[in-house]
Amino acid sequence: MSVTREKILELGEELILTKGYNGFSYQDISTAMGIKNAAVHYYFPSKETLGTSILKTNVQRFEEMVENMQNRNFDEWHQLESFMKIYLKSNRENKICLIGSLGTDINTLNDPMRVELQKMVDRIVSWLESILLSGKEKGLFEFSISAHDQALQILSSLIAGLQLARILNKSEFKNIHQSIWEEITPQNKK
Amino acid sequence: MSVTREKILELGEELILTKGYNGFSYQDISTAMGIKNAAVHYYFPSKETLGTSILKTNVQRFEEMVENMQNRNFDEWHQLESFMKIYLKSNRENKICLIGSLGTDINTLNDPMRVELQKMVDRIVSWLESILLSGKEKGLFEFSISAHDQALQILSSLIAGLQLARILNKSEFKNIHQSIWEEITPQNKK
DNA sequence: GTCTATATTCCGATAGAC
DNA sequence: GTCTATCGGAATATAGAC
Repeated sequence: MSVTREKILELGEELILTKGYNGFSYQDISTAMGIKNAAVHYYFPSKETLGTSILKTNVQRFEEMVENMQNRNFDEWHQLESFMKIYLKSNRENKICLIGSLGTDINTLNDPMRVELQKMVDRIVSWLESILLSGKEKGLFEFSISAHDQALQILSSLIAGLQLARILNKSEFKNIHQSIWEEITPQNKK
Repeated sequence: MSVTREKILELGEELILTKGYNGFSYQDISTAMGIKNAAVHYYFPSKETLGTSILKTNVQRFEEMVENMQNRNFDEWHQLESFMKIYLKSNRENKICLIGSLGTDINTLNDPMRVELQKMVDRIVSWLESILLSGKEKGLFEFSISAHDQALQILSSLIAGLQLARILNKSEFKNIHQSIWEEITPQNKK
């Protein structure tokens, strides 16, 4: 796969996370790369094909991470920690996440992008749910609501945590991150 | 104040919550009102003056709600409930909230809008914090983290809850709403 | 296959009509 | 004071050069 294409995907993702899907243009990408905006159209005919590709790349990256963690026999606690580290990194870079960013613009996206976004969120929620459930059975986590609801709760905190931190103060995110652990860490381990 | 101006403010807010700040144009507003887009510029010279006015209107609405609840001697539980009802209504209307929507676009906003957004979030967080603190002292709420962190936690759940519900399924929001109460309701009241 | 010159549409905004 | 005709520029996208 061409290096130009890779670079466009990378820049496009970064722009979605910093300026929002409707807040950036092909010009932003082409200027950063020293080419004309139409060159971007060669690789991604429409903005929506670019958006869809970015989403698919992210789902793939997520699946690779999950597979990798299973191969290394990460326990549920470390799997959750690894997932949260993605958000800690985004916070350091003053970015929000794809879900929060594209969630705002969802009514302006075409069907393929919307479907891909739904698939991504679905996949993450069900993975979180399964991690929480088996982790709870092992005594690694403790919570009283359903694993599904707890998954939604954690994901919400992470998504909006990044948004709030960017509005208020970058450092607020570590409080949110901390609170998530407080919430699901068993009493005897506190 | 002119009724046209009021209507523009109303439509503008609705568009921010449904299509995002960078996802709507003055054309969207003027078409819905049966006027030319330039007529909107008469009331709000730039899109940013409109955005700033929408934010200020919202802060004012919030202050009025708080004042009203204090006048009626709402206890902390009912105050929090009233606040959450705003989000339940937004969910029914398939909208997200101003914080989540403008949080995505923050890097594309001008200073006045950014400042106003910060002020709004600041105000809501500190109000939530104070409600949680005094409610806890009365035994209406129970939580182990700081009131500030608990406020961030609740606000995050509400903000991203709306976003997730719109992506996945409208009805998921009631689970998130329920989980928030589960988290802070005293044991003896469950 | 890769990219540029160019077209088209739409956006935010101004000058001026009523 | 209220709104319309119109502009300059930016956005997405196509046709065609290398």
